Amino acid sequence: MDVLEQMNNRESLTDFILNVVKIPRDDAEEITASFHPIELKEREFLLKEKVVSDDYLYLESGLMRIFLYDLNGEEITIDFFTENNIVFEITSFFNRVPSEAYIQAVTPCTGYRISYDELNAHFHNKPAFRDFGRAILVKEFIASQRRNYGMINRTAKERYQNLLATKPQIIQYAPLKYIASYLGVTDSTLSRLRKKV
Amino acid sequence: MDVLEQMNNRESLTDFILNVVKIPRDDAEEITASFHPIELKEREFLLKEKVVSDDYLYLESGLMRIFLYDLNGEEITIDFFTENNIVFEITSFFNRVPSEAYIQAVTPCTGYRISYDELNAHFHNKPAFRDFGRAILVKEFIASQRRNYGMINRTAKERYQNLLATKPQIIQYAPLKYIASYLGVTDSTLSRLRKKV
DNA sequence: AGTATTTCTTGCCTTTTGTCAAGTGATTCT
DNA sequence: AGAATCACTTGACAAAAGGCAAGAAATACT
Repeated sequence: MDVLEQMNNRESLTDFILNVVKIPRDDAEEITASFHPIELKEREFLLKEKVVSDDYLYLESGLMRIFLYDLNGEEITIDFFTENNIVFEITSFFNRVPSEAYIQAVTPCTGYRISYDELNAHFHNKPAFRDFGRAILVKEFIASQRRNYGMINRTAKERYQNLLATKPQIIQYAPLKYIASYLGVTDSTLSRLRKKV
Repeated sequence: MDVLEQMNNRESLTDFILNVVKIPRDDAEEITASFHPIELKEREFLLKEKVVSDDYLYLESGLMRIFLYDLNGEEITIDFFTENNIVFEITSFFNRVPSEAYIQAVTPCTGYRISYDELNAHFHNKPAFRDFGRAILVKEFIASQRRNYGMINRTAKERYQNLLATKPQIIQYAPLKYIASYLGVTDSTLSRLRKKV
């Protein structure tokens, strides 16, 4: 990867930042510069259970998921992350406690990461980073609430159709069982649903 | 209400802050001092649809709910707020856009509020306030995720039992129909469930 | 290429939840 | 107090979703 391509890639993060918070481009570029490139192979883990997360990741390309094991030892996919989004396990990362969840690449992924200490230092020193940090928390919080609202008071079929309409990449790249637990249905039910739709 | 009682009340907010973030007591008291007392009668609204929210509220006593109308014009209670928690509609408050939701007192409520401009000024000027602000966002974000996880992959009966175990005040004070839409079931189903449990 | 494993589909039957409608009980309003 | 409204319960039936097991299809392994 040559220098030009490297810069091109980084621009996607700068654009993402500018989209999330109204700050001067120079400030956005400074934030971008504090991230470090990272690549993940298919099925590789960004985070495992019992480890304190130290990755705040901008996912440039690829699909990831966060999952955990329920009381019956079943894998439950809690969320998917699509490209051009921030990926982190908030409890472990911000509260500095061991994770109960795994974050895994569903497809090969590329992106840029920053550690907790780095993020925190910038958060206190740079007003623009502060605004960015808060904007991301607000954005993801809202997304989580939306997801709540979209799951409750909807049938499995409606939930599936909604996912298909809003995040088709997930349907396309993730195996059925990941999607089933994410939607809160059994594999059989999801298999039947998608035949009908 | 005399001065001593006033101070006593305020102490609950200071204690709440100290519980959420590790800062010196003096800083917590300074944050507390920037809030203003507020009271709400039963069924009174803190926020209505189409208004830009300007309340970031510490709920000292009482029970509140946030709800909206779905596509069929049905009231859906999205969340309840119990005492000793922060109450706000994140989308409207932080993004300065008209609210789609209503926030209403289910029982008489008391608490302390701060406006967006006030909060924002402190967020940028006072490091302790900054940490507090972020800690609240993180805390509430985690609560939202927990709720997601607790709703999906659980039967209505399990969801009800979980609510009963974790927030009995809600079962006690909120009418059945609020709880039903919150749990994502019909009134009839909830009525049958609670007879069994 | 052939075997093993995982992933997905399908059939049969059960359980859960919803729909609609009627009825009881409680609360509010004048 | 009486009427009106609201909150909750219950019954009969329908629809949605799950459990289990068998088999087909795809993928991984050697």
